[in-house]
Amino acid sequence: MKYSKATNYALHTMLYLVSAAPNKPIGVQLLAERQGVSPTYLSKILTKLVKADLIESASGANGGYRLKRKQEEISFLDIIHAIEGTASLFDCTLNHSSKCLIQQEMVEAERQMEQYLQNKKMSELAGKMTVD
Amino acid sequence: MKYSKATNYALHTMLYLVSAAPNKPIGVQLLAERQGVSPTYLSKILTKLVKADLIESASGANGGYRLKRKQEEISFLDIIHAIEGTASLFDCTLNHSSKCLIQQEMVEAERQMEQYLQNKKMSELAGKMTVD
DNA sequence: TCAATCAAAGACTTTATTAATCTATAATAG
DNA sequence: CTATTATAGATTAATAAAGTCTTTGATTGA
Repeated sequence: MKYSKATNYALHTMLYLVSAAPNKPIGVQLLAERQGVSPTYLSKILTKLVKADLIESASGANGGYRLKRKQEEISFLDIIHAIEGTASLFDCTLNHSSKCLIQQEMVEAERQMEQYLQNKKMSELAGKMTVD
Repeated sequence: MKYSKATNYALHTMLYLVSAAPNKPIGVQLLAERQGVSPTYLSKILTKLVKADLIESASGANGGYRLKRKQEEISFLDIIHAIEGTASLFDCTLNHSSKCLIQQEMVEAERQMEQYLQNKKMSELAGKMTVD
């Protein structure tokens, strides 16, 4: 079990947008270059962030992406959910008689992790930033 | 990102072994049947649990698997690590100048989940069990 | 209006991982 | 010695992740 690379790209892009000037949009070209990934691929990832209402996009010359919410209103979990989806990490596919005890514990464990990620906002990292 | 089915089979098998008589080994045949999975496949999974010292195996007639440790000394995390490995869920593959802040937070979040799973012992579930 | 610029979308390919099977080998009880 | 049971390795099949290519649509500015 691993987080996808797409999640890594999304998190880094968001962190970059947070640290950038908030008014001028930044093109995928530049964002992709910084991370060593192809623009078309990153573009697909960013579209998910747009649909999740974390960033907004502008077409045409001088277009690009910029934050849609305030730094302190964007959590790690928001970004991760936008990319990975919100389904539970664990599904018991067996058909038991009763509700699966194992499933219940696994879900609760996951909740612990998500709680941490939800409390971790972009604003918190922005301060600690150096170059990237 | 999903836990593998193998992890589900491993957890259920362990829970069954916990609830079974501790002295007579149980064959993979029976264990596999209960979960609707092929014996050879389950066997591979159980071999990992053997190598992790959670259960022990006996070949030959009347052989099979049984717990190697006490219920209260086997955690969810032990089982999960045996199957999924112990590598971090998140790897930042970008080559930054500095240590990756994102990585640090992701690792900490994971630690929250693992802490819960480590404290959750087989003995705790054994009491709540009904049929499976 | 036209050309340049940029995002969105869909089809497609490649690669990696997970899930599962098959077959052969080794150990052990009776 | 034979039936039973675990272990190991090779192999295949299925699914998911990663990435490319090409077309379409929106927007700006000359």
